[in-house]
Amino acid sequence: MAESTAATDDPRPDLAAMIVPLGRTLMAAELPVLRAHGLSMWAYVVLLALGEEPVRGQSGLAQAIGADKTRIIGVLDDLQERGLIERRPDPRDRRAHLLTLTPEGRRVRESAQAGIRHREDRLLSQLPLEDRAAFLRVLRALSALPEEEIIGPERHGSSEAPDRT
Amino acid sequence: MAESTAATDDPRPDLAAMIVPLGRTLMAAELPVLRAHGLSMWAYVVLLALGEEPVRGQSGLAQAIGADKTRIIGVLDDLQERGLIERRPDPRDRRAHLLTLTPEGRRVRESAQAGIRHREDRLLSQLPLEDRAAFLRVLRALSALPEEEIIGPERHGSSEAPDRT
DNA sequence: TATTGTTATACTCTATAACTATA
DNA sequence: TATAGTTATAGAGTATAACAATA
Repeated sequence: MAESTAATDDPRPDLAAMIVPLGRTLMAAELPVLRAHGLSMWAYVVLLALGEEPVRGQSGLAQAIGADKTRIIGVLDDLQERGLIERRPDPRDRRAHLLTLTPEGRRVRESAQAGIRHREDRLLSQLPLEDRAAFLRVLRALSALPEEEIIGPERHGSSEAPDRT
Repeated sequence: MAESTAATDDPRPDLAAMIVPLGRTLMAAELPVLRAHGLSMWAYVVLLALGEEPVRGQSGLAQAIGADKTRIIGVLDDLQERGLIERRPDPRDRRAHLLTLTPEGRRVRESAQAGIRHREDRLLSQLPLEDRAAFLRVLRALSALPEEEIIGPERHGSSEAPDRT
């Protein structure tokens, strides 16, 4: 019982075992670019999320980028102080905040993103053309999937040896 | 000045912005399987790293899996207590430890990996066949690259606005 | 009372420094 | 003295709980 699952071809490494370290390395590669723009990783993610139209509510924004709502408060404070975003109470419900990118914020975001894109393109350019296209296609597809689709159903709850953490 | 960088086709999301969350989700998908085997993420990584032949030295092992040497001590303690690995001083230099997988350890590793592989295959099976192959090919290629290759040269040291973190 | 944002607190993960034993 | 492993400590990063303002 070694080559169990039939159709699947070869003993490849686990997906996560390849993807997680790769993601870490890509983040490390981005860091110098971000620092050159005075941005933290979270600040950059916030700038990306504040696309073209304003966002209503910090909680929503936090959730959209996979952060805790308390996590991004300092980030927003800083971005606001530096004039990259505007944060004002929504006149229709003064509890919520309306978040918008300032022109300067847009400029910084685009500049940072261009730098990052440039590095990534250099990396991708080492790949065969068709592989590159397929890779990006799959990546977009998997990124677009809702989490539950990937995490999937709890097949058997907790029937097997739940010993340690 | 919108479609600046010429040859590059479309405005794709940043690689890291797709890969990092995907990695997180894949890890979350693995967790139930690992817990069913009483394994933490690090414990599983250790079992994977202790492939067929013994490993000499915990520091080397730690470095190989991208962890601090102090990070894995508790993990090894636990695995040893449960009889999944053996840890004994190297007779030729009693400071270093010889780490080997026990038969039970191998069994657990293979069972866990099979579970993980199964979930991943289910995910990959949703992709077009050629895309899937290309995706895995690229993933393996990028994973195999040395970090420096991806992080690359510090293009311009620190010439631009190094304001905040 | 419920909700948004904020602050204060605690918890988890990880790395650094100090120690023991071998060499 | 130098190195492998261990322990104790401190530092990020993150989440939880309590609070103030608005609805």
